[in-house]
Amino acid sequence: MHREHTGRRRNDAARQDILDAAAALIADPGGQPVTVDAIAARAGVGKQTIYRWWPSKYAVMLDALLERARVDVVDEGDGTLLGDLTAFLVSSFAGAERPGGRAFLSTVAALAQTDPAARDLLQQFTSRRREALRTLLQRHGVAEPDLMVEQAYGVLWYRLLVSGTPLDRDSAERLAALLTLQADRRPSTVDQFDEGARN
Amino acid sequence: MHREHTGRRRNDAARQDILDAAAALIADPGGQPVTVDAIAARAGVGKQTIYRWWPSKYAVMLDALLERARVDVVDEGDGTLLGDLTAFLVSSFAGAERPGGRAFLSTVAALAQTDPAARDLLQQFTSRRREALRTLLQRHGVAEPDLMVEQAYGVLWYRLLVSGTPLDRDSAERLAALLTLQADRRPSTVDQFDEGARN
Amino acid sequence: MHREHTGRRRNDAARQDILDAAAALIADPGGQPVTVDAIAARAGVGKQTIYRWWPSKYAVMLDALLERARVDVVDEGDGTLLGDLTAFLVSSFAGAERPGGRAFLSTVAALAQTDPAARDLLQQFTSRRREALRTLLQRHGVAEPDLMVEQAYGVLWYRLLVSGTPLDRDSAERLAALLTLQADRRPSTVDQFDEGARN
Amino acid sequence: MHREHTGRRRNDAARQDILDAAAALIADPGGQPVTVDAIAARAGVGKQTIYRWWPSKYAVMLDALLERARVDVVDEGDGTLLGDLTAFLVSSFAGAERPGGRAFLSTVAALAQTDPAARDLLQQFTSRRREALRTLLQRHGVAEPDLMVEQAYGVLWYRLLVSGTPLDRDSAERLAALLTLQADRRPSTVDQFDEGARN
DNA sequence: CAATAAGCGAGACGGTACGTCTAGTCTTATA
DNA sequence: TATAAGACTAGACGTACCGTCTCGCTTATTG
Repeated sequence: MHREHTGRRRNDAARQDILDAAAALIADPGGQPVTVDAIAARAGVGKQTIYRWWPSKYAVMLDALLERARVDVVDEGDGTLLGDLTAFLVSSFAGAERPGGRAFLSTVAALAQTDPAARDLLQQFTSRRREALRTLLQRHGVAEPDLMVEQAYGVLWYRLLVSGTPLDRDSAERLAALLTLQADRRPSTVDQFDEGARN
Repeated sequence: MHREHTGRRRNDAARQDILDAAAALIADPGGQPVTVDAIAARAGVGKQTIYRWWPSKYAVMLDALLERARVDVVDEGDGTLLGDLTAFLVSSFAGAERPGGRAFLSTVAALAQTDPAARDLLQQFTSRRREALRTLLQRHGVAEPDLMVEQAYGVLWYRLLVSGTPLDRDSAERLAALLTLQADRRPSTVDQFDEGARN
Repeated sequence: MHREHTGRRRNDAARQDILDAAAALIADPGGQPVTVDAIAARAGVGKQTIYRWWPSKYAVMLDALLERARVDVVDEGDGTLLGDLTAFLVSSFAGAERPGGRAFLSTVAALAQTDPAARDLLQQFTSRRREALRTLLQRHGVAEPDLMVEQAYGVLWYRLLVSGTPLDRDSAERLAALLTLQADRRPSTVDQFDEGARN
Repeated sequence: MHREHTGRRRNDAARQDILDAAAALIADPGGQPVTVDAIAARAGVGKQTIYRWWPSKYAVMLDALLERARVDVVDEGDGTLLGDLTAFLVSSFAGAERPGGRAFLSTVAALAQTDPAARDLLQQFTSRRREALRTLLQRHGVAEPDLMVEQAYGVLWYRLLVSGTPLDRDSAERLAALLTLQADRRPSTVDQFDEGARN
């Protein structure tokens, strides 16, 4: 591996190599724990170059994870709530199930439980998709968009972190259908009737 | 701290002291990472006494966490789906928000991402409440009880692990209401057709 | 290599192995600088065991050097000043030229220029022989024993540290002869004349 | 600090600043080890400017030390061996005791134990004075000039590197007297008488 | 007078060693 | 004979320093 020196300017190729190495080791640690020395060695970089730019091993790992999350998924439905929601959830579930995806997301979530910086970064990179979903729901006049977002992503993270159940397409579709049921009731006359019945 | 020697029999007081020490350090690590030496010192115990009974640090931590989770919550509603679900979720949310609760649950979840034993134990102690909710839902003839369980616990864990939002009573009630909406649709003709198809 | 554990007591076998390893690496570094990791590896010891008992790499090296210096040389002459002095210097020179000796002595002297602890230890282990020589000289009624000691050891260290000249037996004998000349003159009239001239 | 650029010619002011900085840091390291970065910073110079002109840190330090040693001491006695020798040793001792002198000499000697280049340079700058002394002794017909040179410089370096004793004027005078005693005996009839007595 | 060449301050870089910390194992001494 | 005490091996962590490299600037020399 050869990399051009950039003199007194930060070497972005080295930065990228470090993040790539970290990502590769997180995705497939090969039995070994992810080590700074291992990252440095795989990136062909001195350890100090890592510590010059990141405050700790976890910061590097998070950055690597973030980098990976930047791949944006565009998902368009058919304009109905059910169609849009289904498209969104299917693509979200699929995104988490890409190769290495579970390892990445569960690692970052585990880090976030301990490291405040990790917590911030986790928030930051979840918020983008969360906002997208919220906007989608609001476009359709859903009454409790926030709680519905939490249910949707709740299922996703629950499977990732707690139950380990696969995030398959069928689940996404069924979840979309259920959430649509919640939403459909609100603006219609039926909903008002229902609410009346509930009180 | 003084503890009676029990000779050649396993000293259960020591066992309890160890779990208490671990629990205390997990609940409030005071900036320091939770260390075996710290647990041993706080429990007034030799390290070997810990390793005699638990295979690893994580096992001790998990045991301490489990101990805490054993406090069972009984929650009875008014017999309607909405009432029972609300009672269940309110008590679940409240349980997670007991002092030290967030720290416990997020710690055990973080451990589970790495340690297979932790994963098993996490499953084991989540499954009890999960089953309770499932039974509740089935008693009310809900169509997709599994997915609804995941939605409910998804919101709980999502707030614990990802967003950090508080698990307040109001959220529990609103969530119960939304989930009830999903379920209420079931007796429609489409639903019945659907159910028929499934059976 | 196998070494018995000694439980909660310091393992003296490990101590010895560490010192031996350090000594071996100092005597023949094989091109590589003497490293704590290398010492630990060669001794079959964790690094922490070194740092538990010595404050720094140099402390270990010095201790290893001291250990080596403890080999006492007994040197008896024929009872005349020349004979005793010759025996003493020949054995001292020979001692410094034992295998690894130059490396040992020059290393410790180099360390002493920087490290206060090294300075103390160097003093300590030179003082024994220095005192022996001083006693020898006083037994023969030499007038300036201290300055003669410094000349004798001066030549030894000068060759070790500055010129690199070998400390051969012939030089020791000639040096003894010269120093004897200094001493012999003392009671003579010429000396008294000389002293008078100096004042 | 401002220094004129000299364009594509070597900047001798920078050279001098580097040597001065090195000398100052050697003379008073202030607890810190002497570092290339520290030298560069104190000299207001980029590190590359140091490495462009010297092959290693030790080369810079030695150059700084040499620079300082270039101050030549002229020492003339009264033409007798005792007088000339006294003058020479007194001035040599005084030279070593100039401010910063001990730090300089002990540093260079320590370096010489490790670095071959340092060894060469140490030889080189000691040889000048050593030769001067040798010439002086030969002029007076001394029999073992080489060994006497070593005795004289041996005492000097021994005090510098090993014992730390001050190199005061009185010691120099007494050493000169002792060495004169050695020398006086050789060419005279008294010496022959003595030698006969010794055998 | 433009083009080129080299020295320079700055500081990032690869590499190596340091000294610290923790996990988990082992033995002694205590009660 | 189970326990506390704590030394032990192993190995990762984050820091320090060396010597190399390039950038962007400045000045002297060349065409």
